[in-house]
Amino acid sequence: MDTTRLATTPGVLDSGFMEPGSPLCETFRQHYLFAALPQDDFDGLVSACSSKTLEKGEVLFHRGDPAADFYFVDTGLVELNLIAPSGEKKVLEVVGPGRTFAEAVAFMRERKYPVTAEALADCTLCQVPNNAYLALIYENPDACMRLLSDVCRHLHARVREIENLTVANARSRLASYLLDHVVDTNDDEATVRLELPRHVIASRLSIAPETLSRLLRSMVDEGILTIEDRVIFVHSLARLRPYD
Amino acid sequence: MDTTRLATTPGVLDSGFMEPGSPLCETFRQHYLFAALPQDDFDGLVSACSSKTLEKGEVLFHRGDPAADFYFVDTGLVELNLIAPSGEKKVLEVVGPGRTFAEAVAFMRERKYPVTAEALADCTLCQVPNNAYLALIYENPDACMRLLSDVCRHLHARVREIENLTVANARSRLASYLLDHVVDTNDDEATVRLELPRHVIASRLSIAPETLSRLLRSMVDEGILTIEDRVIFVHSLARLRPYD
DNA sequence: GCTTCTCCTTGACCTACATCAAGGATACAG
DNA sequence: CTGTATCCTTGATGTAGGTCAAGGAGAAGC
Repeated sequence: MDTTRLATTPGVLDSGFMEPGSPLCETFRQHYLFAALPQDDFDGLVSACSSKTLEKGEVLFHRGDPAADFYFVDTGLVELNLIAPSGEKKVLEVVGPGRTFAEAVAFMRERKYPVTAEALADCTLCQVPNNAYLALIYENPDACMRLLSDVCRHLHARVREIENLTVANARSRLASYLLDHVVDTNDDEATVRLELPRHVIASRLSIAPETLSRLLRSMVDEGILTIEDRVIFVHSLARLRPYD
Repeated sequence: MDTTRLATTPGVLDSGFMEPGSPLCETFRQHYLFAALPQDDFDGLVSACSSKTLEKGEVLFHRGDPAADFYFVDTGLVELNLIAPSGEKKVLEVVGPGRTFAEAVAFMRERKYPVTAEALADCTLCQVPNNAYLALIYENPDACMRLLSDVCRHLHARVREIENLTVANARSRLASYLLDHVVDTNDDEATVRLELPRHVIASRLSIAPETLSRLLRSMVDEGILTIEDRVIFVHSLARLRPYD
């Protein structure tokens, strides 16, 4: 499974996949949650980490599983979702390269993942043991503040999501989503790239895929945008925004 | 406004409302967020706090206001809500005596309240300056861990709320709410007290008041429960739970 | 006693969105 | 070239829950 281990330098155990100076180690180092750590502590943490690869469709952990680690995404996409007893699935968030997920779980009384994590594409992840990180945080007020700020950011994002679900309708949610994924803009026009399959976006927005399709269609009919596969050209941000 | 100030002992300035040994001071001391603080730090914090009273219907802060303080509820009820441009209101949470609110705001990059706080009844609050608390947290790993855990608890609650809104329907949400507010239970029966006006509960559940009324009615018709004003007798938890 | 609140219920109606079912379109395997 | 995936669109139809409008019941004020 862990073919990268073959590159391990002698004497370095689990962290062979993340040799000092490697690109992975650099992006890891610069992540918000680790940037405030002294070099020694960081090195210690790295040696406690291990690599993890996932194939598309593979589940990393299920909701309710005991949570001993959190993760940093090197490559690929990980979907965090909720699955109802009825089988319905709601995509909470999709996490891409350079970001971490499940870091907040370490601090809950019940150390269980509250969501399921599933690979949307082949992934390489860095697995960080909660306890190793927690020990550093305990000694490191600056890093601790950053973690607090990180968790609060998540919290705020969830509040905004609740707001979207309750006071906005499907069309507004789609408009917000499009505005959040603008890759290029000038004046009243913009280009949006949909990085995810439609059905994932639909679930993210809590609508049926059919509804997503119809909403996009109606926006095209109204001349607000044109669609070319996964790229959307917004012709009038002004007419898209009101729904936001 | 601040009549309690009259009781201030000479030499103690803002914290006169919370004299050492007073019941308020005791409950405050025992709160999750403060229990881990050394006595000196706690005393310092108390002297930085001030009291605040609100009349029913009064707004403490609006969403978007700059946030310099968080609050501890001594008496009364505070509603945290989101208000849409359209005027629609969604009640996120109702906070009662012995609990704090807005403590997570101190750690967001934009130090603005993400919600509006409104008194549902006459209230007495203790206002805690973010900076004073933050300084203590910085020196106090144990207290910091508690704050982290507190914020993560909030985060988890919001995730569960999103789940309720997306994978559950109105009836399930009501069932969960009732099960969460059981005051007394034996075997398959239970008593539930609705502490809030119906329209507040409806908003909390993201349904129209009319729908709440109809759902309760249909549960009565099905023999699952009987209603006497604000007290609900559940005759069959077994038949209520499936919706949960 | 009436008036006027507020709070809740009930009925009639409506609509946003889901569900069900049936095709395209594109890509890959054989 | 043909089968069979996956992914998306489109149409027909259904329904949960919202909206509008009209009371009823209790509390508070005059």
